[in-house]
Amino acid sequence: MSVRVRFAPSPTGYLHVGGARTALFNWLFARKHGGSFILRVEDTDEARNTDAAKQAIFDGLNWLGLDWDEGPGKGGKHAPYFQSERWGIYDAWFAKLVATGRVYQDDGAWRFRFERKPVTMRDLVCGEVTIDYRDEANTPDMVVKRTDGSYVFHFVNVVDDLEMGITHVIRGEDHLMNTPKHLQLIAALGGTPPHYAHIPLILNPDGSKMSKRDAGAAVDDYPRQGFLPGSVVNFIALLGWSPKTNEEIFTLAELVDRFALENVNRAPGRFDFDKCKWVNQQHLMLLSPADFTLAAQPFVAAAGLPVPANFAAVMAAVQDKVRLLGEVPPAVGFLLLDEFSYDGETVAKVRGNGAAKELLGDLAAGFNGISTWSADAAKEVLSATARAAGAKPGQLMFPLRVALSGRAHGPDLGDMLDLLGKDRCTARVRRFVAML
RNA sequence: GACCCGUUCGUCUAUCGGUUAGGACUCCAGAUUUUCAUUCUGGCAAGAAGGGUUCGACUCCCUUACGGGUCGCCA
Repeated sequence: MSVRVRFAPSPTGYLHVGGARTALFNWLFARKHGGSFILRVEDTDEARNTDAAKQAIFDGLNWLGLDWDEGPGKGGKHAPYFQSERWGIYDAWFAKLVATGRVYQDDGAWRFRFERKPVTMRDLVCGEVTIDYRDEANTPDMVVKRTDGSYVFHFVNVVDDLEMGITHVIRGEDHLMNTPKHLQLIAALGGTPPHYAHIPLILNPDGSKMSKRDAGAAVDDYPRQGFLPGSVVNFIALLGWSPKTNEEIFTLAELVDRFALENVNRAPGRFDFDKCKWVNQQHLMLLSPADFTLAAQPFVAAAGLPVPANFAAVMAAVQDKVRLLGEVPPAVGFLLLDEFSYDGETVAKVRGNGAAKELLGDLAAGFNGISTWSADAAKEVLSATARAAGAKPGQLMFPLRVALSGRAHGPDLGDMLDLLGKDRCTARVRRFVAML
């Protein structure tokens, strides 16, 4: 019997990292076992559902690379995959439930009568958990059909899992206490329950519950900032799951290979944005120069910067220095345009070096005299200029960096010299000298 | 409040009774880069508390504390 798992989001907002990780674990489990990953949209709450939210879910999953085998846009033998289109199915199952005598009317709504006994479940992550249903105050009979005739989550969720032949339900821990309810419903309906695995929730850095507004919460924010989908998948996989080795950087395919529900942790994890960015940097460095250039180009264009002939060389100069693609434009702006801003604090630092102005003046003259420009030739001139004034070459390098880029941090000085060329370097040093 | 799950460096984690408790992020230091960053090396930093069980406990059990979850005609 092959594995069938599902991701069943409710389209009431943007795709959340917690939801994305639930989807990821389901997807990994399906791929690992050669099973099917089903996307089912639980849009029964018409008042709160929006088309934009549905689209955000599809976009988010697509961006992350989590393709579904059955679901919206894909079809499948259990279509439709929107709960709002499955009323007939629910009516039929509800009739079945009524026939068992386990539901009764209450204020126009229908409640399911729980069996008053301890209910034990075997969770693939949490182990054996028993909830005592003799405590009626804690487990009141649940409404399955509302006064307005619509069905509540518990009922449609269970019916669809049964209908769609779901074998493993992998979901957030917030559903753990719902599971005995679902088990009782399934038993009443004469169905076979799936296996359950409840994964721990993702919290904010301060331990509070992560909401949509918190940094890192919305999946659609990641592409905007310049994360690679593989980085995000890698990072959220590590939040709550461990390969049990010291390795941390994985491709999607490697995650499929390593993933196992037994290695999912039970304690909730906190979201560490710094580490997420570090993971992205690792993935960025693994990209071929051509792929990095391709990935970075939209960010450069969006920043209004030109894309010159030596663009690939410019990208190569910063590939291993950025953590996000969004950091690329500010890092290369001075290489693509002659007009750029100078960082005040950094310029002040150069001014503090009394000899810098004169040395840079000499350097500009030296640059101008170079017949065949190259980074090495420019560095030789720099060394000679410094020594002639009784200074060390190193003392001139930082001022030169600032003269060329306006900032303290950036690519290797040699790369800058190469990329900018003789005329630009000379002109920029002269312009900077005038500023001092 | 009741019920459920959980608790190893600040954070993510390894450890399935015997380890100097390992790795990573962050931070700090040194080295390299004739420059800043990158990189490399090193360092700081942990078993919530108290009881048991055991020759021996981070690991098993109990209690307490703390954190999270659930108790809807939301999903």
